[in-house]
Amino acid sequence: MNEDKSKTGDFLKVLFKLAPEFQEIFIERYEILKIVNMIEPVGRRILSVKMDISERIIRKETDKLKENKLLDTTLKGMIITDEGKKVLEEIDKLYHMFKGIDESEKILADYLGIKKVIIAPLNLDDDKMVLSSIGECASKYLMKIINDKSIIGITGGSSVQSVIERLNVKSKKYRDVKIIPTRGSLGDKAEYQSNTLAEILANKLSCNYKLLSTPDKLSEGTIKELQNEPEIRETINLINSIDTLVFGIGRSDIMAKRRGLYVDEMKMIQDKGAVAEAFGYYFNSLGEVVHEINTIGIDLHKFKQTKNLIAVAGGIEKVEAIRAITKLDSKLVLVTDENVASEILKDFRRRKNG
Amino acid sequence: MNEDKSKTGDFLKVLFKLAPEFQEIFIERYEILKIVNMIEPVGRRILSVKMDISERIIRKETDKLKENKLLDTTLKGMIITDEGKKVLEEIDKLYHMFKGIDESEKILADYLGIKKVIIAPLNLDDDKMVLSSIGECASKYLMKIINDKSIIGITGGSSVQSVIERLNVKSKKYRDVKIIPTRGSLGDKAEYQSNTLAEILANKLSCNYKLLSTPDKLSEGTIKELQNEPEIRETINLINSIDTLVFGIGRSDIMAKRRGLYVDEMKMIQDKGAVAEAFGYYFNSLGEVVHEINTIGIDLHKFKQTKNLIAVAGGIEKVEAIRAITKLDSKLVLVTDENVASEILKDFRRRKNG
DNA sequence: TTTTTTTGGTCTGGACGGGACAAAAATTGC
DNA sequence: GCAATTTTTGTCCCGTCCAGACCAAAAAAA
Repeated sequence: MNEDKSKTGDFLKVLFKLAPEFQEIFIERYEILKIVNMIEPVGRRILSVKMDISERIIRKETDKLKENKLLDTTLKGMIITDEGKKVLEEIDKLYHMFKGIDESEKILADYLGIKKVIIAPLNLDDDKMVLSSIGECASKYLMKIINDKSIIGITGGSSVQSVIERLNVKSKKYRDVKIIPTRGSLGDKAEYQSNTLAEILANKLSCNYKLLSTPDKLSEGTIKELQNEPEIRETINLINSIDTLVFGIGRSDIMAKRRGLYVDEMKMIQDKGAVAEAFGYYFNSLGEVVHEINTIGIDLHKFKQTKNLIAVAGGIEKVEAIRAITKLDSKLVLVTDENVASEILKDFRRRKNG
Repeated sequence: MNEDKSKTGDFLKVLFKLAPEFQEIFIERYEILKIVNMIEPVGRRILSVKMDISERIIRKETDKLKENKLLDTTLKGMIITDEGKKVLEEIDKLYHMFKGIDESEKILADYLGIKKVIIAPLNLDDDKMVLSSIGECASKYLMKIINDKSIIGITGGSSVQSVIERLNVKSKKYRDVKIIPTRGSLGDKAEYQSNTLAEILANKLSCNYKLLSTPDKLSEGTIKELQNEPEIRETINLINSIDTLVFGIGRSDIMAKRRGLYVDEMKMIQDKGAVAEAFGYYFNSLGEVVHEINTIGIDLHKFKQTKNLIAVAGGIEKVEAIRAITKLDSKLVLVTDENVASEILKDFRRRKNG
């Protein structure tokens, strides 16, 4: 199986040795297909800015793809044809093989000491596209591991939002699944709040969900009071029965700002060496808790008991935070992008060679 | 194993769906590499006539191949680099997969009811190149099946000559092998006579060989007399101990002319429905003997008792003759070219679909 | 209604490919 | 052994094709 794939990857490399010019075009067209598939209908101009390629080239390539019936044009923009989707699926595999993504995933999982690493394809500067690709991969993995009795916890944030958005549910067997938001409201955008995401996800799965109608940040006294409320109790019980958790990873400095911490509190957290934030905790680069937000949600103890832990995070600026989080639990599954992956791989190779 | 290969073939097809323009260039460069590897050193002009492509295009492609260090230029012409050879080996596999040659071989072997079919790559109009490719494949197969005690019989003809010429012997373990020419002199060119070929082959293998110093065509009386000669007796004994036979296939009409038959004898043979000639026999399209040349050599009885039967023949004009010969024995291994193979495959599909 | 997209058209400068030719070296013929 | 011929690589120029820029019409969105 493994040998099979690496073999094909080698064949591609040989093919490109015979014709190196084709390599970039191959990747270019793959990216076009991939992006059109993600945000169709889309026009030349938007594609050109997303890929940072001149519009004329985009035109040339899309014309070729249209000739080959992989793309179609509508009044609203270009869309991918059914055949295009089939080809894209296959090319996805080729792209993985060519870039050696499967091997990188294994090396990284081993190096980071976690269960699995999933590297989402697409190596663009456009963060939205990259995040969307991460979301697609994470959602596919999520659908693979959940069953009809799963209790799924999700946090807020754009990464998790992307997972939910890209989720493609085919069967209707998830009626008994429960979705639990593990954070309250995240301050700013409503579309990224865990409550909103839980609702959307539950709709896609046609299943039940709980809302966690508490603010993101509370005083200790309030928490104790709230914990006695019957409805909140129920939610807390549910949180403790979560078997699958999908969560985002943030840089401590940015997350602290977003949560509206006081300046001195922020400084205190920074002084303690915080680099990462996830599900209400701040961690230093060793993965140790340096600060905890008083709120209703999943706690670290429960986290470590949870069967499936899916961390979703991309963007080169989050590398430090991501590495910190990978130290939390060996059951972790990390879904990230090519850029982050190659950055960590670089580090791996540096250490290996001295 | 099989699934593995067909998978890779499919991947290639998908790749070419994404970029059909590359398909012909891929094949073009493959053919250039292949031909340079066969007849290096070689210049642009000869390549251009062999491939029936304008010299300017050859130049463009070879320049690219030189850039990629797959070809090198010398004063005598272009040669293939070591890396080029490595790449060519891999591309050979790709070409096989892309054209589905392995599957075709199996279908044909099954359809023709013989042990194995080997289809030599290269689909050119240039007969010499095609024959050379056939020779390469046949010689590789030959080296695979013989051991240090093999007794190899060979006939004359350009096909067998090509096998001998392309043979690449690496080890020195063939000292005890014996090479036996199974025909006398074939009339015209000395370089194609089985005696000459036996000598060259024996030199390559650093082994013993026998010469068969009798004319190709004899009267019955002479044969009986010769058979009493001690030296000839020995040769005949050796012929009867052959375990591997490499032989060419001819069209009966052409072979008859070459052997210098009388006009009425020729007409007689034609009237009996002869379409093929091999090792001194003429066969009709059902594979039945219609005429036999009086000579010293392998007889049909011994032929059918021989373990390894390797028929080497290419060229679309020989299809009928080849098909006749395949009916002789189910142990037969046929080495032929893409053109012949696709012609027989066409017939197979016609019968299959009604 | 205005604005923003979309696709498709067109023109231009420049690169690149293709054909003919030239020079050099090796091979062949005498 | 020398000359003629063939084969080689390399040069030059012209035509074609392609990327870039701009524009136009039309439709969706605001």
